[in-house]
Amino acid sequence: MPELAEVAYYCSRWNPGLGERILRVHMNGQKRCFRGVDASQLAGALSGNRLVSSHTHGKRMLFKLDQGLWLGIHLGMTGSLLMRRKEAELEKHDHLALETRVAWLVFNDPRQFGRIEHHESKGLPEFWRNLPPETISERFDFQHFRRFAEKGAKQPLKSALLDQSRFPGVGNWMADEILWHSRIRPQRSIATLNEHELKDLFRAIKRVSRIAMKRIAPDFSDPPKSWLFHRRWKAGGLCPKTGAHLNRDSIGGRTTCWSNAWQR
DNA sequence: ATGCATGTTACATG
DNA sequence: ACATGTAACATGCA
Repeated sequence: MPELAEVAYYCSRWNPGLGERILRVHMNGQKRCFRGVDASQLAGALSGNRLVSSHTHGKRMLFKLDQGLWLGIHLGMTGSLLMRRKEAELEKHDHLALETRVAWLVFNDPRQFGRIEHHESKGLPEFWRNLPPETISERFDFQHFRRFAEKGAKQPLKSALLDQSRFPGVGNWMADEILWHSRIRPQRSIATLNEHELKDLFRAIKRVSRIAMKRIAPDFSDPPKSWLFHRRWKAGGLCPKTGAHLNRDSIGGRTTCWSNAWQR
């Protein structure tokens, strides 16, 4: 599930643990989520450490601890962060759980496409400072967008929007939503857009990102009723604007939903 | 049982 | 070198 605003929501689920010491670490280091990290080393670094703050960027999360330790988390397709009462039993897919005074801070991920990272650095890790601007950031302005859009100008817009190096945080439903708001079909490419359409696309990226953050990030509320979001999941949905049946196809290997009559 | 899934990446192909 | 397409990952659900 997790895209931009959902990631921000899950990140905030660990807020009650900020400032707390980690009393115990439960870690299932054999799981795929730990690929590339030395799990026992990470567990050692976490034990007795203190959670200081949390950050998100697109679909990525970064937790700052004391002694220059940084815990990176990507939720993949089915990951989530949650808290469990201290006396609660941990569950099957709780691959990482940090016990604090107040609760267990849990990373749960059935499909294990998510990822845990271990970084050590005095200040913000280098890679984090070099990430491209988020769509909600002021730095992501029309000039930046136009320049960035030129990379992969011939690929379908649907695929272009899913490129995390250009549109961090945009995932499958957000890309469909953005194109529906832009009234542009997902098969089109940047190269075919006129100046007017390019502006429409830019505005839709900003608008969908901003409203998603406002509605979803604080408490996982639904996006506005008028959005494609509510109709796109299963075949047979109707376009909120035209009332006509929505179209579905696989574009760039991802299920894509659009409205032929509404989008050109 | 079969097919599909809100993500990423390695590999194959043109 | 580049761009695009597909398989793979591991599990649950309709």
